Amino acid sequence: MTERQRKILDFIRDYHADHSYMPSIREIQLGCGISSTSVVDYNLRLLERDGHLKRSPDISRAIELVGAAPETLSVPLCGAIAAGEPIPAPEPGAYHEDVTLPPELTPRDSRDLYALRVKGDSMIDAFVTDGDIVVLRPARDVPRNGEMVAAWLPLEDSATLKHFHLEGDSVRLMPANPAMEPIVVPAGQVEVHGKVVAVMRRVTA
Amino acid sequence: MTERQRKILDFIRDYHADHSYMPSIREIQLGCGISSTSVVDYNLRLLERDGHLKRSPDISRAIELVGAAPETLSVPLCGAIAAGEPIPAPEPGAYHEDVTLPPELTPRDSRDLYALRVKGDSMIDAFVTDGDIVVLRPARDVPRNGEMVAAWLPLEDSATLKHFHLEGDSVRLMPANPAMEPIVVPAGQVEVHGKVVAVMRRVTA
DNA sequence: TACGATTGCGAACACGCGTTCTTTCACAAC
DNA sequence: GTTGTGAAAGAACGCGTGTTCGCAATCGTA
Repeated sequence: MTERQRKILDFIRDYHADHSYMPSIREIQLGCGISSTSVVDYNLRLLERDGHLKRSPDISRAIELVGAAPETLSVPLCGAIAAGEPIPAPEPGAYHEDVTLPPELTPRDSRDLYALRVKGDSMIDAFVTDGDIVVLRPARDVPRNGEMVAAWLPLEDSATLKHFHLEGDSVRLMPANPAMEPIVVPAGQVEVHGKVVAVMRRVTA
Repeated sequence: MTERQRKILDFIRDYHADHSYMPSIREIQLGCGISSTSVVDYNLRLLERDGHLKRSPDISRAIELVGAAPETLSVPLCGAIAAGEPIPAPEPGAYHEDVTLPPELTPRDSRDLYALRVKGDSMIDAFVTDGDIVVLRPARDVPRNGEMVAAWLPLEDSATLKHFHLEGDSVRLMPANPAMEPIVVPAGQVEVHGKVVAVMRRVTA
C-alpha cells in the first residue's frame, strides 16, 4: 500500500470517528493535500480492489470501511449466578440489559451467547470473583475435560463454576485451587448449563 | 416523538448498521413510505431540535446519531507483563494493536488508558492468569490503599500485579490469596506504573 | 365559523459531489 | 526509438441530494 493510500485510509477513519458520516472525495482531497479529485478517486479504486473499503457508485459519501469493523457483539445479560441459587436459563427477551463484547473476547461460534454477573466470592478458585461478568455458551454437547462450565447440581440446589472432568460414570468438578476439594458426583446428578467462553471485570477500588 | 419520527430514527439506525454511511433524504423517504422529501426534512429538523441527531447543512448524508453511540473505547495494547520483565511505559505509537473496551469496562476517566497482556501465571493470586488482558491507567498520584496496581521493583528487576497498601514509609504489596506472603518494601524501592481498571479474559479451553 | 399552528405534500431550484476525459510525467519492456 | 503502464493533475460534465416555496389537510382554540 502506498504512503498516500495509507494517509487516505487514516483520514477516512478519523473523519468517520469525528462525524459519523463519511467524507466526500473533495474533503479527502483537502485533508490529504491532494491536488485533484481524480487522484482521490484513483486511489480509492485501488483501495477497494485490495479490499480495504467498499464503495457504492454514484452515491455521495458512500464509503464502507471493511477491515475496520469493530465487530463488537451484544449478548444479553440474563441475570446473576451465585452459590445456592439456580442459574437462569438463557431466555431471550427475559433480560434487562446487553453486554458489549469486544472482538478480543468473541469466540468463533458466537451464537446463543449469554452473560451472567457473578455474585459472591464462591468462585474465586477459578480466577473469577465478585462482580465479574462471565460470558457463557449453552452446552449443546458434553464438555471436553478441563473446560470451565457453569454446573447445576439438582440434589444440592446449587450452582457453581468449575472445571469439568468426565471420568467413567461420574463427573469431577475441579476447582482451580489445589487446596480445595473437588466435587465428584454421578453423571446423572449434574447439569452443565453453559461453558464459560470469556470473563470481564471492572476494577472499581 | 411521533410515530413517523420513531420510524425515521429506526430506519437511519438500521441503514447505518448495514452500510456504514448514512442514508439520503430520499432513501429515508422510500424506506419509511413518505411521499415527499420535504416531510423527511421537516421531521429531521424536529429530531435535531430534540437532540436525537445532528445535521450538517448542505452536506449529503450528513446525519450524526447522538444518543445511539455504543461508546466503545479503543486503548493501545502496549505489550506484555511477565514476572522478571519490566512493564512497558505507555508510549503512544509504540503499540501494534488496539483493544476495544466495552462500555461496561470503561471507567469515568478514560484518558491515557493502556492495556497489557499477562504472560505467565505469576499474578494468579490477584484473580489474573495467563493470557488475560489488563487495562491500566497511568498512576498520576499515590494509589489509595487496596487498589490493584502494576508495581515495579527496581532492586529485584521484577514487576507484578498486587494490591497496594501504604503504611508509613513502607509499601506493602498484598496478594489476594492469604496463603501467600505479602511483599513489604521501603516506599522508595517501588514504582507504581499503573492502576488496574479492568480485566478481560477469553477462555479457550 | 374563523384562524393559527402543526403536519404533510409536490415541484422546482441550486449546489454538492462522483465521474470522466484529456494531458503530463516517470519508468520499464521490447 | 516506440509502446505500455502506473500515478498524478486539472477541468468539465451531470446526476445526486439538500433546500425552499407554495399549497392542502388536520387539529386545537376562541
